[in-house]
Amino acid sequence: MPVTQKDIARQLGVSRSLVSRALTGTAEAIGAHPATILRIQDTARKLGYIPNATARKLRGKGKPVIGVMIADMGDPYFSQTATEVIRQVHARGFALAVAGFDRRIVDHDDIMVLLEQDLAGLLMIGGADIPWLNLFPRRKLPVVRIGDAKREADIHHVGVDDTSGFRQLFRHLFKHGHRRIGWVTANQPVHQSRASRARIIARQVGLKWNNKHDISGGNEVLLAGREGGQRLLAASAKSLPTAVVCSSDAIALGVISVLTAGGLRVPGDLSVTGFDDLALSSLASPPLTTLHQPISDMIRNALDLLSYPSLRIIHKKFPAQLVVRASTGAAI
Amino acid sequence: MPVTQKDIARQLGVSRSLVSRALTGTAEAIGAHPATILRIQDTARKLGYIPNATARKLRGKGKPVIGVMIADMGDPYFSQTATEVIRQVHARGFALAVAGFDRRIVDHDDIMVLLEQDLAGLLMIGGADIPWLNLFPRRKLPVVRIGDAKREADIHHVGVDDTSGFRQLFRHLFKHGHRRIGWVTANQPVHQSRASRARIIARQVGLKWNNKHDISGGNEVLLAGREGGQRLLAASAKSLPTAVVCSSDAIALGVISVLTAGGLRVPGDLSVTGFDDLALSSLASPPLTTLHQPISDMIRNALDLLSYPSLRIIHKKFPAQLVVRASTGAAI
DNA sequence: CTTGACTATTATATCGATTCCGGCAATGCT
DNA sequence: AGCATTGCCGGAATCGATATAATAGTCAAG
Repeated sequence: MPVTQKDIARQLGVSRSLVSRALTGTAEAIGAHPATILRIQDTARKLGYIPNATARKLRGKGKPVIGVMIADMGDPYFSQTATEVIRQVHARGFALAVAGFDRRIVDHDDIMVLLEQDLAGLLMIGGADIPWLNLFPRRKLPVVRIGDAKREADIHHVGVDDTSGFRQLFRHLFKHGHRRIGWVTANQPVHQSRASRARIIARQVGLKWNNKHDISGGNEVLLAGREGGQRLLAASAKSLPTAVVCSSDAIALGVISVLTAGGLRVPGDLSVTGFDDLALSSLASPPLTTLHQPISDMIRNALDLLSYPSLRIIHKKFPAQLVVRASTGAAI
Repeated sequence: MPVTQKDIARQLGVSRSLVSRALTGTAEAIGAHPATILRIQDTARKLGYIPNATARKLRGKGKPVIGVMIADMGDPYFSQTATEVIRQVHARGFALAVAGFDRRIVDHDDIMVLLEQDLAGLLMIGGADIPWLNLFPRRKLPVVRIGDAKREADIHHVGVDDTSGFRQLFRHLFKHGHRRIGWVTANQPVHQSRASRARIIARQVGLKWNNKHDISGGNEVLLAGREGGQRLLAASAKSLPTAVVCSSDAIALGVISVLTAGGLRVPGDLSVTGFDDLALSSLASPPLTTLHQPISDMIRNALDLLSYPSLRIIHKKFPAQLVVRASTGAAI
C-alpha cells in the first residue's frame, strides 16, 4: 500500500537503482544528471514516499537495534530508568526494541521477541534471572546489565557502588546523633544484597543495627514500604530505632507515609532515608534524604559498552552520592 | 553471522523452502515426511537458529508494529503511562517502536523514525503539537491520541472526562467547608484547559475561585509545583485559599512539599489535591486526594481502536474518579 | 503401456532497498 | 576512421524468510 521506490521508478521511467541513489544521496558519486536527481526527489516528495526501514535493515544498512529488557515495570525506579534509556538510545541513533516485565523470571519466548530483531546489543535493566541466557550460542552479542550487583561471565555490568554511598549516609546519620538504625527493604535480590552490605558498613561507622527492625516487605516495592512502616508503628516506642534506612525511595516514601499517618514526625521522631533519588523524591514531604544513582551516566556508559564492544568484560561501578534533604535530622 | 535457514538447508542437503515449512509448522500440510521435519528442527536447534524478524516482516508476516510517541518524558505521568503501554502492546503481540521526547514540538525527522517502521498504528501519548502530521498522505494509518482533550480530524482520541471528576472533587471540598479555592497548574496546554474547565465547575458547585492563587508555574511539571507552593507561602495568611487544587499529582506533591517545609500543615491548614493518581501518590505524606485516570483502560481502548480500525473517528472519554485520601480535610 | 493420482521435495518469485558490474551513447584524440 | 574516454544509467544479485507453482518418482487402474 505505501509508496515504494519502485513506484517512483515506474512513474518516471527510470530504474530502481537510480531512484535509490538519488534518494540516498549517492547519485552524484556515479555522475548522475543533476536534473534527473531532482526529478526523482520531487516525485518522491509528491508521492509521499517513506523509506522502509525493514527493507533497509535486511540489506544491512539501517540503524543497529538495541534490545532492552526491563524487569519489574511496576517499580517506579525502573519506570524512570526506562524513559531515560529510550531518550539516550534514540539520541544515539540506535533503533530500540523494548520488552518489559512485571515478574522477575523471564521465559524463553520473552527474550526471543528481542533476539529476533537481530540485535546489535542487549541491555538488561534490573536483575531478572535468566539462567538460559547461555543456552544461546551468543554470536558476539554484547550484553550489558544495569543496576544489579551480580557478576556474570560474558556480561558487562554497570552498577552502583553503594558502599561508599552508605558510608557517607551512615556518617551523616552518626553525626546527627543516630546510633540505633532500622532497615526496611523489599524481598528482592538487589535489595537484600544491598541490605547485607549496608549492615556491615553501619557497624564499621559505629552504628548499631537494630535487628528487630530489619524489616523485609513483600516483593512489591510499592507495598513493602507501607508494611515496614506499619511494623515500626506496632513496635513499642522504646525499641524504635532513631533512623530508618530504606533500600529504595519508593519504600522510604511508603514508610514515611505510614509513620506520619500514625502520628510520628519525620524527621522529628525518626529519620528516614531512601535509595535511588527518583524524580519525585525531592518533591516529597519531607524531601527525601537519599543516595543518588547517576542513572544517566550509567546508561551512557552501558551504551558505550554496546557501541564499542571490547573483548574484556567490564564491571563498572558508579558511586552512589549522598543527597541530604529534609527527611533526616538530629536523633531524639 | 547469525545462523539462517540457508545454513540449515546446506547442512542437510535439503531446500530452503522445506526448512521454512518445517520451522513454521506448515510442513505437514503439504505432506512432508515426518522424519525430515524432525531432522530439520533438530539441526535448527543444534545450530542455534533464531528467526529473523526483519526478513519475516518484509515478507508480510511478522507482527504489526505500533508506533508510540511520548511527549515530555520528564513528566512522571508520561513515564508511568509509557511503561503501561509497553506492557500492553507487548501482551497483545504487537511489536513496538517508541520515540520519546523532552519537548513539545516534534520535528519531521523525529516522526520519520517511527513512520519508517511501516506502522500498523500510531499512538500519541500526550499533546505534542505536530502540525505537519497531515502533510503526510496517511495511508489509512490509524492514529490515536491519548490524554489530550483537543479534537482533531482523522485522529482518534481517548481522554479523561475531568468535568465529572472535578464535580466530585469540588463537592467533596464543599462538604468539608471549603469555599475559597486556589489553583496551581503548569504552563502547558493540557493543564491550562483543564484549569478553565475546573474553574467553571467550581463556580457551579458554589466555590469561589481565588484568582490571586490561580498560579501557573513553568512548563516543567516537576518544578511548577514548587513554584506554586512558594507563591502561596509568600501570600498573607488571610488571603490564602482553604484548598489548593492542582492539575497533576506531581504538581500537588511539589506544593505540599513547599507548604509543609514552610510550616503549614496539610490538610490542617490547607487541603491539597492532585490529578492523575500516580503510583507514588498513595505513598506520599499525606497520601494524595486526587482524580484517578484509568490509564490501563484508556490504553486498552486505544489499542482496540488500532486493532480494529473503524472508519468513524472516535472520541472516547473515561471519567476521572475521585480518590479521597488524607491530603484533604475540613476547612479551617 | 499410458494416464492419473499421490508423495516428497525443489525451483522460483516476492517483499523493498542497496550496490556491484556493466553497457550504451557521445565526445575526444591520434 | 578507429579507438579510448567520459557521462549517464540499467540489470541483476543480495539480504532472510515465505508462498506458489512445478517436478521427479512411485504405484495403480484402465
